[in-house]
Amino acid sequence: MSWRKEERRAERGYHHGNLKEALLQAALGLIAEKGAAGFTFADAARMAGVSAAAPYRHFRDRDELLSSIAQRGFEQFEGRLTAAWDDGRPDTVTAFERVGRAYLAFAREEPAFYNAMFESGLPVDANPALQAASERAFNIIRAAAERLAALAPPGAPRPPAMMMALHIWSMAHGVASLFSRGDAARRKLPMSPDELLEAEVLIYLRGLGFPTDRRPSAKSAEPPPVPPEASSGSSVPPGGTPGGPWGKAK
Amino acid sequence: MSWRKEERRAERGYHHGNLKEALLQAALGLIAEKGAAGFTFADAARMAGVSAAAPYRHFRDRDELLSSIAQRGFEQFEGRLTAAWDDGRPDTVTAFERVGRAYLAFAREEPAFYNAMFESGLPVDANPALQAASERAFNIIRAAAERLAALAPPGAPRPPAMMMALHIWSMAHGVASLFSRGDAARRKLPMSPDELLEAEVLIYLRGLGFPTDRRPSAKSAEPPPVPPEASSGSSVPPGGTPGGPWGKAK
DNA sequence: AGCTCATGTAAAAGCCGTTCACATGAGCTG
DNA sequence: CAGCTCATGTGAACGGCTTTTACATGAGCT
Repeated sequence: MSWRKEERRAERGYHHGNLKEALLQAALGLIAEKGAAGFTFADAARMAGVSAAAPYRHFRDRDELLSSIAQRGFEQFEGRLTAAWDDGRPDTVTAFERVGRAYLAFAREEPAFYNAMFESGLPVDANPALQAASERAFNIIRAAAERLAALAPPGAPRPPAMMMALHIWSMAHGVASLFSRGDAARRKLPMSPDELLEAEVLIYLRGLGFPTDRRPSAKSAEPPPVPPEASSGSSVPPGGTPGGPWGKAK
Repeated sequence: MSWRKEERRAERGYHHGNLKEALLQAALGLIAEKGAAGFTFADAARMAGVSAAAPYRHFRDRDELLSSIAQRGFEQFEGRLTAAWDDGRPDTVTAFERVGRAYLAFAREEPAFYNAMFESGLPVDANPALQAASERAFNIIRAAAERLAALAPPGAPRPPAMMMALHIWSMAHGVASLFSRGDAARRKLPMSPDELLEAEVLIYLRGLGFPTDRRPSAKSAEPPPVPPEASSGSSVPPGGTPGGPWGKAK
């Protein structure tokens, strides 16, 4: 039966027993280290303890391995965004910002996935499954934006949810890509990438007319997760929390 | 003299005569076609009509060629941004948006440069010259943000210019990277990347309290018209966008 | 005319991706 | 249990790429 197989193969043997998974894990590690461009099919095989030809029993070629990783990445990504959105609880704005932070957290904590997904140069739309997975992930942001758009203050024109979603996505990706990873992360920033993105989103939402100051009196039951100084009593002039969304900037 | 050399070498001869430049041009074409990852040192040599070893007389290795291209790219980029900024004429907001469009135009029109600069995985901060060139380009955005920040409406807290610059950069890079190039450009968008970025920046600026509204009617968080700028005097430039920043969204 | 050095070439080593013929052995069948 | 079969792994080989090394060429100077 299969569990006995696992035991034996885990040690050694002609047949690996779980090569496909081992290769994916090895590749994930290598990509995290050296980037998708630097990752080598042969290296992954070596790491799994098999010959260089063995991987071809499980992947048509190097690109298919990369695509598999991207696919998994989009699925995990979707899961993380879904959890962060939490169907808009406790309030739409808070949940929305949580999604932004989840985006960055994913890019930071799963650099290999993020790399394969967005920076490997994979032809995403050439692979229907991959494209679908990508779309499912984006749809979380889209759905969140739709809920947010529905809250547009009376009198103000309601922004198209799709546009909002694209804007948020571009901000998150821009921050992740420029400041949150790799060498670029070493740029001297006046604030952390997380704070940078949070401020950016807050300012953007304010530009759309949304109330973004989350005081207890507002609809949020949640204390501001990041700024410690924001807990002080505040007389908020129309247009900002004390110090604004950039309270921490130097 | 040298012009005779040019003439002769352009035809044929043991010595190429201008190999370094020819290699750079060849690489530029190859990168535009197949991306920085797909670009091959040997291919560039072949395209220049020399042996595979010849490029090593002009570049330490493949990475140095890539760095050279990135370096040039940053210089051209800086030039374009500088021209677009035009020292803030005719007014700061208009010029600021022009910089955003110039950013996208560069990414679109010079995909090879953009690729080498931002998507090749080059260790930018390992190369001082490259890092300096990158910083000079960013400083254009920074300077523009500084001018803009100085216009902060009275009453509203003045946003840190550095933060604004980073925000704008992340938006521009996000849009360029996700929607403006390669396969991702084929995503069905409700508007062009240029319009997307323009709306994004406008909404952002409005969130900071800047008067970005170019139509006479209502808006959400806009304070009274801002004092005229020092030289131009026009805070509401012509070329209005009816329907708000997303007037063109479908 | 002759020297010299930058610039080119050919050849070779080492790595990678990929293919192919062949080996192994896990699980089924009788 | 004997034997079959097919998924899975191996080794060898091909071509391509990067990089190094010894050698060739000829442009410009003296």
